[in-house]
Amino acid sequence: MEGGCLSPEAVEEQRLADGKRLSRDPDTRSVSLLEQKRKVVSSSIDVPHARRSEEEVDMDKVTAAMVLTSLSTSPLVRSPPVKVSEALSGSWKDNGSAGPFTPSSNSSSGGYWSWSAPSDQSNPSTPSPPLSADSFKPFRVPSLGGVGPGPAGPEDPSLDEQDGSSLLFDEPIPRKRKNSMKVMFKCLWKNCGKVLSTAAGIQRHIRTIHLGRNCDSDCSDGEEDFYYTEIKLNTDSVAEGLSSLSPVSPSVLSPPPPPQQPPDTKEPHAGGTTPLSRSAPSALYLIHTDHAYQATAPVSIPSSGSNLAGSACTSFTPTNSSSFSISWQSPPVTFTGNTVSPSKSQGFGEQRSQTIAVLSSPPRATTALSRKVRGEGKKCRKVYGMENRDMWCTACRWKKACQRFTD
DNA sequence: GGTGCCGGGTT
DNA sequence: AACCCGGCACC
Repeated sequence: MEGGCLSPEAVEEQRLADGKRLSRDPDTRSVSLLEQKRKVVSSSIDVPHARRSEEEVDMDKVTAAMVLTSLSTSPLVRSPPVKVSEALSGSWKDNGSAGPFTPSSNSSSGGYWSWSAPSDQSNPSTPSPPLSADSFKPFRVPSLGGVGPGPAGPEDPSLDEQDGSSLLFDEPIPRKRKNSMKVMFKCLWKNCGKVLSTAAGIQRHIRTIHLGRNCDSDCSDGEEDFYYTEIKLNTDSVAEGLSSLSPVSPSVLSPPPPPQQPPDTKEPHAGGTTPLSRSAPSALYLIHTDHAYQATAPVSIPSSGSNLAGSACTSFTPTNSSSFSISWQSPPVTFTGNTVSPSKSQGFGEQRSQTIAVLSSPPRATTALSRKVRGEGKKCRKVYGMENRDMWCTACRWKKACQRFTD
């Protein structure tokens, strides 16, 4: 109880003490190592530099070398960046870190965490991180190609969605970009998918191979531009993922290639088949917003959901939506119910109620009608006569509508 | 007046 | 639910 009451102060003191201790004991190898790693990993955490000596500088070099070495040799190279960004954005839930960790413990263990943790949930073969990375990757390309506000948005939401704050929105991206970003150019021609490292190269490829033009780039009318897209590669893993998913990215970006639509629908499937129920949906969600944005000019999903649904409904029915893409399906379904009443949705509501009325009215009419127009055919009474009343159907016996000779 | 059956009551 | 019946609309 006491601890609980005093916790704020106590914790504060503890932290301070810890911090001092850390800074005070540069001799403790492990600690300083961790510190170094932390530096490597993140610059956001302030580390006391009070005693920066030559020794320490050397340490820097050594640890840096170590880190670099392990980075270059370890196959896990890919994971750390992702992990780190995630860690920074505060979404550690994937790691299953049950407890609230103090900054110190986090930072100290963090260095190793990212190395050991990946094996459990995010080993290279496991779709989780790569997938999410992939899933927003394609979107960013299109968004870069066309729509303005998009670029940052689509990429993060998976992360963003996890911690539910838009503050971290921008954080990871720059970091990722900082990390080895390589721009490649991918041919979008059907069944081609050639990837070249230079725009000129890809243009030439398209011009000669697909467009059948032998002339130089001089006579190019720029048509090639439509047939390739720019893809940015971060690491091997991403590159791999991209190469497999790349058909997707063109879908949004460039109109010409026929495969445009299929890949689009494909992707959600890919996401859906993934064992990860968590990251995949988020990716889908991204898709939705993205598409929504492109299709109409919505405001924000929650509030404008009705709007969106309304417009969507006016333009096509839910069943039709499936033909467009999955992304459309859920919004209408989700929101139509809650619709509050923008003009359009109101109209829709009216329509709906009308149809309902129409549906419900017929019965009345028929009943009224049936009441008036009594069945013409002979009933039990007439058929069997009063004498054989026991042969009547029960309904007739009870003076109810005959069940045996229905009209 | 005969017939079909709804609405309502009784068991 | 099963059974009964008053009463109405229709033929």
